[in-house]
Amino acid sequence: MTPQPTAPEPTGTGLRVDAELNRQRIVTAAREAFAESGIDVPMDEVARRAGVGVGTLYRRYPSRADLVAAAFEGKMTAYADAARTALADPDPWHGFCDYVERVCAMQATDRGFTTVLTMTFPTAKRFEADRDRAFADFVELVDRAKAAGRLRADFVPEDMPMFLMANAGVLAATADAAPDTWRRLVAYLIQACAAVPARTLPEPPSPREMYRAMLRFPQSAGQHSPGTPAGSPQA
Amino acid sequence: MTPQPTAPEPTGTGLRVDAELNRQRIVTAAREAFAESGIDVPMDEVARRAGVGVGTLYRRYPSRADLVAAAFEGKMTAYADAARTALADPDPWHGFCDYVERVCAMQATDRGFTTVLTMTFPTAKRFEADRDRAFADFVELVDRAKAAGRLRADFVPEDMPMFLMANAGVLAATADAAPDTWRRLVAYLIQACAAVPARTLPEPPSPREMYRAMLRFPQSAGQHSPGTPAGSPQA
DNA sequence: GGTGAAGTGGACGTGATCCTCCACTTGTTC
DNA sequence: GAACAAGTGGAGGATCACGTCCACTTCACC
Repeated sequence: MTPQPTAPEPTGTGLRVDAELNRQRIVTAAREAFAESGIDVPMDEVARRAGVGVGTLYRRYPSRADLVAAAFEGKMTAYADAARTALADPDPWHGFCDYVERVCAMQATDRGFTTVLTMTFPTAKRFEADRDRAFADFVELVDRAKAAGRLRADFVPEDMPMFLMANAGVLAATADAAPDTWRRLVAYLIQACAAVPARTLPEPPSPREMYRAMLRFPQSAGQHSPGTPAGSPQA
Repeated sequence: MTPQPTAPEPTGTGLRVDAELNRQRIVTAAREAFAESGIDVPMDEVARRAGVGVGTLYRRYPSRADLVAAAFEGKMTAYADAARTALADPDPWHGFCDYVERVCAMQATDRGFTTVLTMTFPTAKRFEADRDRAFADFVELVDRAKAAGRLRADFVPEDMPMFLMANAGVLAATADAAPDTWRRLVAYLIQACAAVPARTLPEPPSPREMYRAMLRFPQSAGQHSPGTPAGSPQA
């Protein structure tokens, strides 16, 4: 390999190679931390995971929003692609259902993305561009599904972010104790969108799981469990 | 000294009258603060509103859960009563729909209660007793609505807390920018519960409102002075 | 009024998180 | 390999919330 005297840019960022490596470490660490703990995870924690000092992190990403945008850029593109894919489905209704499920599933696998999908970041251009693209495609998907007579006529595209907010609420409460609950919510929602009823629901969470989902409040992680209320005997 | 010649007990709590007054001030302040800011509001803030010192607050309610239980005792009873009322409705399906809407509306008017309804507080006896009563009545309501052929057969009572979690998610995101959005979600959910389709949806939020709902993130992180809801850039 | 128990307030130690700042290290270039 | 710009880390000031502690105040009863 010949060190050419001009344009030493391995990745396009004008950074020194060691700095670029650190930047990548940071983004990777952020992705992991956000996925596990949500986008409110302490910046120090991200720095620690990345093996860099906080100073380095802050120089590269001055605000949390910057870091969030960088960490989820790829997922955001995948999100936009999902709408494009759904649009390619020959059956508009199937495409619609598939899309809603797929996006909600993306929320379910990443605590941070759950939140990101229900927020805008006006300063993150590319990020919001992907969101706009996804939305535009979704609008088209909605129109087609309506034209096919399968989607109720009074559905509006803004219902989708509302669904994502609802799903976020269920995920926030059940992710630990009954992690599949969201599937049932989504089935209900899709059901409600249909012009013609059908569809069976996924298995509901057990009463015990639901109890655990509702049993929050700090009190140091993983504690005792004395007498559980009626209906939820210890097995 | 336990034996006292007189029994000067104005309210049944064995407190000195001034102390009892302070206790009531605390509970009232907590109710207001929780309703506005959610149950995570700083304890100091509650004490400040009540016009007492934090020490006083902590002596009376050693943990946040204790204070929450005291603050929402009344609402919890109202919540349980709603189920009883619904059960009295001659039309089981109407009772069911009415109940779901009513409870979700209770969430919508109180940020704290929104959360409380999706949590258990095993140590707060009376509190959980009300919840159990509500649930038992709801189970009966469900059975009747199914028997009437109006509620889908695969609905399970645990779907109700799931709905509350979903509603909490929508409320958390939209309470400021599009405070009626939850009504539309609830209409969708009820729609999905029906064995026979019908019902029209409430007006959806406007695209602009939905944008504002998604526009969160601290950024202009100043202190939040009363009367200044986070301003959105795009006028 | 006097007395003691009950009650009070808020200063304070602790710990978490934010973000800045700058003395030091390292890569790059000549 | 020398010199300098680029990059680094983490100490530390600022802020915020928690929950305790105790010198002081107030009530209730005599």
